[in-house]
Amino acid sequence: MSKKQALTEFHRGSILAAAERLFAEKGIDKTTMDDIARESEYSKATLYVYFQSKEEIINAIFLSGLVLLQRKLQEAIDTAANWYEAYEGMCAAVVRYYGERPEACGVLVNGGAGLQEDAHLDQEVRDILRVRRSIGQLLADFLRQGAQEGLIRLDLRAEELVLLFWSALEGIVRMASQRDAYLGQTLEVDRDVFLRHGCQMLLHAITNPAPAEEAAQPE
Amino acid sequence: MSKKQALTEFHRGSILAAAERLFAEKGIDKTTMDDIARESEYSKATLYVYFQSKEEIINAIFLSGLVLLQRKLQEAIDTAANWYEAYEGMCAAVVRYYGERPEACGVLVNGGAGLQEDAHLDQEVRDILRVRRSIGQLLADFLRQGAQEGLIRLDLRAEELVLLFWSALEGIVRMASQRDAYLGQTLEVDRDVFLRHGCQMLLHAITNPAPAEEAAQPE
Amino acid sequence: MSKKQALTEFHRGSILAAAERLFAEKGIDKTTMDDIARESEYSKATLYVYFQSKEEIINAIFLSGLVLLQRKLQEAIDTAANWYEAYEGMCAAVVRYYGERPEACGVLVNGGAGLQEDAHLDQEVRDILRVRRSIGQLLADFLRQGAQEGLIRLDLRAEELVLLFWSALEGIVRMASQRDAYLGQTLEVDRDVFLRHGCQMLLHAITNPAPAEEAAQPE
Amino acid sequence: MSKKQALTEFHRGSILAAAERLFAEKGIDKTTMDDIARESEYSKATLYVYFQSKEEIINAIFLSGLVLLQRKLQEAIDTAANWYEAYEGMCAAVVRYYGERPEACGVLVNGGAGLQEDAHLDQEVRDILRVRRSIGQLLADFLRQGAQEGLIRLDLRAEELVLLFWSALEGIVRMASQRDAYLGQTLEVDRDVFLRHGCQMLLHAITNPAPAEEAAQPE
DNA sequence: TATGAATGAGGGTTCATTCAT
DNA sequence: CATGAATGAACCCTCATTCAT
Repeated sequence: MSKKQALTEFHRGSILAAAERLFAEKGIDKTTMDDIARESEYSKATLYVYFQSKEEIINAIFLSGLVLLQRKLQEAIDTAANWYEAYEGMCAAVVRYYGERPEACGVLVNGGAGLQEDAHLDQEVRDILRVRRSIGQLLADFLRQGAQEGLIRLDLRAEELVLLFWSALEGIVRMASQRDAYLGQTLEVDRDVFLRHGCQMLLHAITNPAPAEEAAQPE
Repeated sequence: MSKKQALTEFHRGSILAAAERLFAEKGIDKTTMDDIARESEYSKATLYVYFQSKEEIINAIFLSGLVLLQRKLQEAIDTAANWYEAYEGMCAAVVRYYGERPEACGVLVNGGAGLQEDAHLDQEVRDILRVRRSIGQLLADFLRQGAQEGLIRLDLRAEELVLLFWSALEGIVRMASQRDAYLGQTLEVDRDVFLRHGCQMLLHAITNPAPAEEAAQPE
Repeated sequence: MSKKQALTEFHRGSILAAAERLFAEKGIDKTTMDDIARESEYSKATLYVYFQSKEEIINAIFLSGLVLLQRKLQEAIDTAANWYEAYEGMCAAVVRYYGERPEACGVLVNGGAGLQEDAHLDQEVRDILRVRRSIGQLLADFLRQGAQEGLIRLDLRAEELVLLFWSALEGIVRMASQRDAYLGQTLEVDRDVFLRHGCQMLLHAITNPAPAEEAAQPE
Repeated sequence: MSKKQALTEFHRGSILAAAERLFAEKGIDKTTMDDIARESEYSKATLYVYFQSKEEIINAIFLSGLVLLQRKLQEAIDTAANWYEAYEGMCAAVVRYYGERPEACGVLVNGGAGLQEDAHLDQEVRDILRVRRSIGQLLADFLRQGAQEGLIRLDLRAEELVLLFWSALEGIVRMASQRDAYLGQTLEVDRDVFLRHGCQMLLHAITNPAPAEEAAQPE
């Protein structure tokens, strides 16, 4: 019984992985169910055995990605020695996350493919929204913590700052994904370096310009 | 001859205006050529007299938008009394620009609908890239100017910082567009206020934390 | 302008004619849009230029058929010398009508493909229902006329009797259509003769068994 | 061996019962094999152990229904005190039969889903046809009996009259099923009353208008 | 025997694009 | 030049049926 569930989960996973690859490569809209079927090496009809619709596949990807991201963020916080280290870790998590899932850019921003249309959002969408809220909380708490330690200038409500910070970071990561070539050729900057610079820049955006402690800042 | 060209330009403009309205309203992908024909009050076939494809319409809109944005940015620089004022003006221009063209989000980032696919980019795409480069130059110069005045911390190459700054700003504006409802209801923050906060935050990200001059900062 | 309309009407007619042929041959459900496209010698996409959906094609056929039937019934009444002759003419009209449109069997019965589902019936469906009501009125008046002349035994409300009579007749015609072979081979009765017998039988079902006037009955 | 057969029969029965429920509820075409599997609590594949195809299920239902109907009709004849009572009983049986199996409407008319297409009808279809013939015989005999008693006007061959009568009745029952709402709301007639009226009307259609004996007619 | 799993073959519908006039 | 008309190519989704276990 558990074996069956495991198998089902395996197939769902294979399909999602294939879809994710294609979404990353060609974008969600331009990826067809036929594409996913071909890439996952199932028949198109089989896709519909494991998912009710393309929408469900999209949402499942968003959801699992979000859950993973949440875990990574929590881990970064838990394992870090201090606030700055945690900040670094979290940024790294986000960067890696979006690097692998460029199509997910915007989930935090628009809430799972603009689903607000339907008054009665289905369970999956509700889950997405819930996890997103949860991540927002996590980040807000993190910022408050930084503020308490006197590191962060919190002249706005933490929730608002989270949104600002997050969207800015997302913008940067998106740029890094989409203009990889430009970065390398024209700017002669490695993608990873570019992103590290971005995280540093955003750190400046929120840190208290406390002259003395500046030295403590990593790198 | 010149008259004919003018007429052609007029028709192209009408079509682009209609398309722009629709793109802003429903998004690019969900806007059909039928929609554009109806809105522009031309026949669908006529659209193909003035544009070779839907793609060309999209690119033309991106291009004209970019040109307009460039002008606005230049104006902001030219009319501002000092660097900070120029910064404010430029941010306002960007915000207004994206507010009216939510679909344009990403042009600066991905270069006209991800056209890198084709090895032989057509003229229009080349134009887009050129203007984009030009805007990048404008901003880089602006940052260098700020650095010379001692206002900006320029620990990266100006071109790279431009990219970082710009993508962050774009991310914020995008967020503001797409989660308007959330901002209002949950965060109780007006869109415009949110964006002003964003611009301020990004200003902190790049300014030199020069204690004495902080007072000179607007607002 | 009128020419254009005429042409449109022509194409719609061609498509409807093709659809009608196929519906009669294979039934509505088993007729695909591809079939209709092939039979009408238009491309499948062209079908959607002239009709919004398969449903609209079905309804258009029902509606035009019903309108035609109504006209034929009215003609039968208008041109008949007396009630019995009118009865004969009307039966003949119905028989011919269903003979050519076996798929229409049941329109009067179930109201255009069971459309009651949608609360907001569209114009076409409303038209169907209106014409159907109108035909019902026509028949009810006809029965009342027969009753006034002392020919018809009207021990029920005319409207109810209409429904009974009509559905019985429809049943008979349907049978005649579907078991053509059986009629000919086993029963050795021609379809037309069978139907004439049916109409006579139903006439007995509603006529007053007035002994004296029986002779006046046709045939 | 016999035990195994009994078991097989049991399973077939369960499946047929489930299918019948669904056919009555949603119609044959809109009932999927998945539906039947769910309702019968077998797996979909098991359905194919007991039936070769959906078609076979449909035919089995038609056949069993027809057999049942035959028995009911025979009972009505056997238990009735006189011809009129038998007529009443038979009508009631038919009405009840179709009321519970709206999907069966037409079996007698079109012979098991229009199977004449295949030159080599399979056993099941042959059975259906046989029972149908048998029922036809039953009814023809019944009519002849009525004629002998001087009640029925038999100016046609009994077999033809059976077909006429039967198809008319079927048409009425079908109407009653499909326009239940209309009957109640517009006509303010109960379904059962409507059907009783229908049976009476059809009785007039075939009875001899013998003035004196009219009083003997039930109700 | 019983079934979970898989699928081929369509179903209706959409849309960017072409072409004769 | 402007357009009405037509369409090929997809798109998402469904379902009766098969097959390995």
